[in-house]
Amino acid sequence: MNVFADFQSRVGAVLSAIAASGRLPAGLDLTRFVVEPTRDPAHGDLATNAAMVYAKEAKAHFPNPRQLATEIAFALSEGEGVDQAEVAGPGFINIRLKPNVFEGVLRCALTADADFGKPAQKHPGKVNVEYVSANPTGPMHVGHGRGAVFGDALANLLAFAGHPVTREYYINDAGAQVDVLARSAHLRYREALGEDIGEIPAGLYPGDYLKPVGQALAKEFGASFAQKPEAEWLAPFRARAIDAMMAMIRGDLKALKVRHSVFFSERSLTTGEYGDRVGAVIRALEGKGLVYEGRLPPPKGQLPDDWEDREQTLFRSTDFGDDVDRPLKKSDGSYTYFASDIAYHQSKFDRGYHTMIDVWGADHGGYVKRMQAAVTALSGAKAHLDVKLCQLVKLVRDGAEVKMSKRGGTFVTLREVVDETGVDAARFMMLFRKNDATLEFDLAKVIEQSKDNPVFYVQYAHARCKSVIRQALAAFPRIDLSPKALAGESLDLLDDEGEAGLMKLLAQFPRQVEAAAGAHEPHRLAFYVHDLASAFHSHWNRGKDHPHLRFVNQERRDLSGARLALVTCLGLVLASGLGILGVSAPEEMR
RNA sequence: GACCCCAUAGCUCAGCUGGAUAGAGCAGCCGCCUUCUAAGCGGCAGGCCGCAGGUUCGAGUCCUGCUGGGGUCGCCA
Repeated sequence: MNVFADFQSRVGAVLSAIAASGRLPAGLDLTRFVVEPTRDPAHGDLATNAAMVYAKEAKAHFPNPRQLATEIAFALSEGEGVDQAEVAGPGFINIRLKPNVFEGVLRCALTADADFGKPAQKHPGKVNVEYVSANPTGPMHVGHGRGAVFGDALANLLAFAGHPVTREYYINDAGAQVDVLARSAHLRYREALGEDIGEIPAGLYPGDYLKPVGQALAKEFGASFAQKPEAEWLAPFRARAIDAMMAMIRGDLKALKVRHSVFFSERSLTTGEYGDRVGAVIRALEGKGLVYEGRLPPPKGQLPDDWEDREQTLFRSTDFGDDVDRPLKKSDGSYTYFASDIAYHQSKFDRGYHTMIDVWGADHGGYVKRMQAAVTALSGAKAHLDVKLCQLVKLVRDGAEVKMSKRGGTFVTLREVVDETGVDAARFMMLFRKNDATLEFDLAKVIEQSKDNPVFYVQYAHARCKSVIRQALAAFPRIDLSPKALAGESLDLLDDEGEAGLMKLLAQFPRQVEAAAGAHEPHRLAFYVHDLASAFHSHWNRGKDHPHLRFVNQERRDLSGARLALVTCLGLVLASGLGILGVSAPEEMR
């Protein structure tokens, strides 16, 4: 039950009725106005700006917005559950609801249990969320972790909001970097065979994490490839090294509780059962007149040292708002990463996804326009790609930023950070921020188990709910505390201001889910559960000075029942919210 | 030179797709543990929302131009 959606349609119905009477134009876009919680409780429970939004269209019959607002307010005030609807300011309509509306929400929430907050009907459109897609050449770092957690939480959120969601990882196993990986592995292989390899040459991956790969290769192949030319061992070494790297990355992801349902290999685009799909997509775009042989102007300002002007195969991304056309083939005729990525997104489209979300690091910002251009082109504008860029993570230890350098040995892996902070804290902190703002990840603060730390603050609120319930069981050994039974309690006894505030906040959960899912912004849920936790802690503490406000009251079985319904619902929504974020909701904090 | 992101309290950040008097948490100051867990709560103080224009009944939010910080710019993915 979503009271905001309910009133959105009620207001819409009133507007339609006025339109039917000829005093508003037909075919109004009813998504333009909003019904939202009031900021000031004195304004009632809900407010809508509908009269102001349609002021222009209404001008002929309603010279000013307040007149339209008056008519809408009158119609709304007749509706069920409405205590009063009045016009305020320039044309707001403030609605005060009868208390039984929130009792109804609470009852619904308890009945729905873990399904509370999900929309009434599922969305038909399936969504593809691609995230992480770190190169299989080494362990993940903290920046990857942010994108991973963001994508995972976003996928959880969309699934909760009723979308069929596919969680996808694109394995970049086709470019030059995996050949470098294979050569690096070959070096470690020779090392494992007892050879002194000395310093790792520049251009190869120096990390120790390749030593076990070399040992495994030595065990499998013996010395047979030690002195052989690269052509003989490159392919098998590459395949095994990639597998080993992906196993490591999957381990890193598991440590962060990040899940994927599909791992899509870039290499399969050219070598798989469907043949050369990159070539096919280029030909398809060619057929649409979007591919040509041409020359690109050199970048202005700093010219690359090895710049040479030459003709290459280009995609007309400028037709779709990009700054310049983008190359599809390298000088040696092989495909660019962009070309592969077009084929990959073609595959998503072919698999029926018209909504695609890619989660990338900030360093890929320059690729957004061209990729969106490509998706528009290949789908004939039928598919939409939203790219969520996660800005950089600034890792702070002891008040100073940790500069990442693979060579300098100050490279901090994601796994090290997660081992230090715990999954819950790491995930929550990464989600307690907009994706497009840089994230300061202060290890000391993330680990701190105190009120400074929002993770524990929210988890404590959940644990406190459970604690109250344990107390209740001690006080009323025979009470049925299942949500469904609690829904039958006398909820009209919840007449305290703090209790009413909590119920109103709980009623916002479905709206928060809908808004966060619609905007692809999981952080909104993190802030919502934090707000909810804050309101709960606050109310709980009022029970110190005012014992009659405590949830459990031995003398009042009926009142306790109603309050336990409230606290159970709080626990339920906190658990749902934390669940979407992928953070555990503990029974107790000890 | 171009493109993308950011700029809100001393610090770290929200601000619900344009609404009413801009909000939290730290840090500072003053209070609250004989209590359903003090990992908590209440209060005080703290603001030219980077600057300048524009659109609008109404702008922290949208547009333009600046300033400052970060990211990126053919044959790396």
